[in-house]
Amino acid sequence: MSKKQINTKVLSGFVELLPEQQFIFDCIKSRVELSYAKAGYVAIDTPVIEKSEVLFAKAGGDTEKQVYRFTKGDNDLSLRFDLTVPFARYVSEHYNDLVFPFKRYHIAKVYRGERAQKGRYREFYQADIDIVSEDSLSVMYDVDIISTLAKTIENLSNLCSLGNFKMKISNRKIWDGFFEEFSISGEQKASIMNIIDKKAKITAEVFDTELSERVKNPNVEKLIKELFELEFIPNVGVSIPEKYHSDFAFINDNEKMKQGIRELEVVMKSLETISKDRFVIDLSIVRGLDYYTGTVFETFLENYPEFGSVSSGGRYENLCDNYTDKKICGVGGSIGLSRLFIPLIESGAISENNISKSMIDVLVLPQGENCYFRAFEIKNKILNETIYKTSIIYENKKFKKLMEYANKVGAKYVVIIGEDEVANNTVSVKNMITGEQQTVSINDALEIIKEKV
RNA sequence: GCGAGUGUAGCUCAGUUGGUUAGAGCGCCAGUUUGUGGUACUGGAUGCCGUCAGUUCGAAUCUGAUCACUCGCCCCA
Repeated sequence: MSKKQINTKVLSGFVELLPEQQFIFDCIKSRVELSYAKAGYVAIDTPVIEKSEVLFAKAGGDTEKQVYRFTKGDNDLSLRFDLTVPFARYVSEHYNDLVFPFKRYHIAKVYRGERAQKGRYREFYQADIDIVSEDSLSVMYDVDIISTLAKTIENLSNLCSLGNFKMKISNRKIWDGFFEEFSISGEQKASIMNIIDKKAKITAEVFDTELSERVKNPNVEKLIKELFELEFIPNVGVSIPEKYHSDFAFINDNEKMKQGIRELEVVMKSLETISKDRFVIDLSIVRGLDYYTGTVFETFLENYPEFGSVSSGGRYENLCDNYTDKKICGVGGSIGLSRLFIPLIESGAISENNISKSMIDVLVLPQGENCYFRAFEIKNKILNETIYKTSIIYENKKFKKLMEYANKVGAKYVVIIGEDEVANNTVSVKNMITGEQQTVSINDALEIIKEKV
């Protein structure tokens, strides 16, 4: 008789929220949107599906394994795995219609077919900002990106008590110049960068053994470790401890390293005017292997180190090369909305109280079918003449049930339309928080609602 | 791609060395005189014990396979 029912559980790595949780997430999302827009970024959207050749134009081998890829007819298609690559295509496509420097934000879902785990999803939201321009882009735009993200996270932090956070900043040119100096490139360079990127996560012993295995040159190995000890002082530049002076004599002749150090200086000097301790230099931040060419940064919450980086990005120079002859360079970053907030919302760390708005402000309750028509009119009047979220239910149930419903959806006011109210041309307004109730004319009811919601 | 763990009510889980009608809390439904919610009290429903096979007189419990989920690793533009 009863047929086998299909399992309704959501796919691994995908997320569904209940209405209360979704409401919180949406509040956070629009807060981010507002913050980006306020900083002068404009919204765009791009398709979730792109031609595979577009997405893979710049990608390395490992990237492809993570992408949801399929064919439809003769088309080789893929789901976007980030928002930056589609943005590069977008800029190339609409080059003539855009005004440069172009600052855009994009908050949307992206897809990665990797094994799901804590805080890592297969479908998740990224909240991106990028600035692109033709030919060149002042390093001050790197500052614009980092400071806008910092400001946005700060806003969220106040809203949800995320606590303090630090942004770790570095510049790829320093490492690129360093490796050029010692003719280290290709796979070996990637392998060394990989272990540098992991430095913060592993013990010093593991780092040392891994590093020497990959570098295979005691002198270079020594210099890499020493490089982490250099200090960068705004207005002064790199400060090399006395004992290392002879080791780093080559820096003065290495244009790329010098440039990276200079850029890092400018970035830090600017950010210092915002906060003395929020922004720190950390040369172990290198990020992806081929993508970034200058400033790179990652963000960590002090109260939630297990989340990993919740916001990151950097400078890229050649992202549009495969789509256009124009020389377009850019800098961008994103906040991992899903990684950051889904665990907090699901664990109840962020509740509706923090957000302090309710999903329904006014609920109209007609008692029985005879009252439906009148209630419909009243509901429309409230809807049209106030800014409040107003709803109505048509249920032939005991009044007690209607009240229970109102309670469950968190209505702040209930407007009762029963036989008496219809007969007397009145409504009964009940404040669900205080329990106070009065039977008045519709206009008085509107006044009561406006005063207190 | 690799490794480990877990699948029992809507949810979170308990379930003894294999033993007869399968348990709790929360939630849900109904009531505590039918036009009043949250709190309290009373009562009730709910399960192919993930699926398939095997061992056994007998399996939620043991074995195998399979699927799903979770957590790590790899990787993370």
